[in-house]
Amino acid sequence: MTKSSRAAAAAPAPRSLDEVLDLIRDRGGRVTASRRLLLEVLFASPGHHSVEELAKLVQAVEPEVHLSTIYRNVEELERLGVLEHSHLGHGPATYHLTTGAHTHFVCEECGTSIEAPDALFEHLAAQALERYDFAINPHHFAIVGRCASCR
Amino acid sequence: MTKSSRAAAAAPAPRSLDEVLDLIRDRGGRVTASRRLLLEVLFASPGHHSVEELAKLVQAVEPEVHLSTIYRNVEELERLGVLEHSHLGHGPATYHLTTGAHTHFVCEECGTSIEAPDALFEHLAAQALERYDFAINPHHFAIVGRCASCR
DNA sequence: GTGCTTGCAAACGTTTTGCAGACTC
DNA sequence: GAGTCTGCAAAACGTTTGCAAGCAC
Repeated sequence: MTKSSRAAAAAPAPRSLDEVLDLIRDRGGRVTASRRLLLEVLFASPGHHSVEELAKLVQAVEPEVHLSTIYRNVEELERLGVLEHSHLGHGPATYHLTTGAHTHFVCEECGTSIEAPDALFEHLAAQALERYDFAINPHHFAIVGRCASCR
Repeated sequence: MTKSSRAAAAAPAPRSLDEVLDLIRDRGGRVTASRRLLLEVLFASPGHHSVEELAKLVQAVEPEVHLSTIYRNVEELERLGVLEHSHLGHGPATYHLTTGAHTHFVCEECGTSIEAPDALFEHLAAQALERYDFAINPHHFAIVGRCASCR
């Protein structure tokens, strides 16, 4: 698979917290306490988190921060290319830093999620493009199946 | 994490309306007006439909049928292997008859959905199994990307 | 008659929105 | 001071559930 041609901005690589804050200021946004805190949490535990989980982490430090604020910030950060969300199954979407695109294999039995590099999808991507004129971007939805221990 | 007790059953091939009615009776279910009507609708327009769409189609004939009845019947029919649902993007799940398994390519721009045969995924499936010990079942979630006209 | 199925209403979990006040720049 | 961002409450959305009445067998 080629470049992850995601929506808008030619997705810049991952970055540091400070770089993100600059990015926010650059496009006219304000660096507020809850925004900075959310980013600290994200950089501190860069896995997949639902909005609810992120809220819990943020609220452990600053209980005042409201769930809807997390939703709005997460949306904003996604617009900036800092975050991505994926649907790893039923239930809430999960957000993660855009560090090296990867796809998720999620076990439909136990929910375990395995990350796989884009390279694995090169063949499928080529075929999809050739035969269906379709440019895949598998990051957004997980590929479901069964993991080794559930078979 | 919701327990997806579904699956298991070595999904029998598609069938006629009457076969499905027999199947329902076989396992002790009753053939009711709304159930038969839902099946008629499904066999008459065998595409992908959200529950809401199915309800509209059913209610065009029998307005009394309640949305929750469709939900319950669709769930039951999935248990019987007659239907499958997939998540083609954000928004509601879509149901379709289990006619020959296929995977969906969904354009994240215009929402168009393209059906692709399983054969296309053989290579990926083999790789996933070999390298990650993961048995993929891509039918449940769509592969997103951009279609020809949106690029 | 038994017990599966229905309509209804109400609740659910996730996400979005309108608003007045608070804050960043 | 202008304009962005926040907390809150409420609603929107798709889906599930408890219940009493209704229907298939």
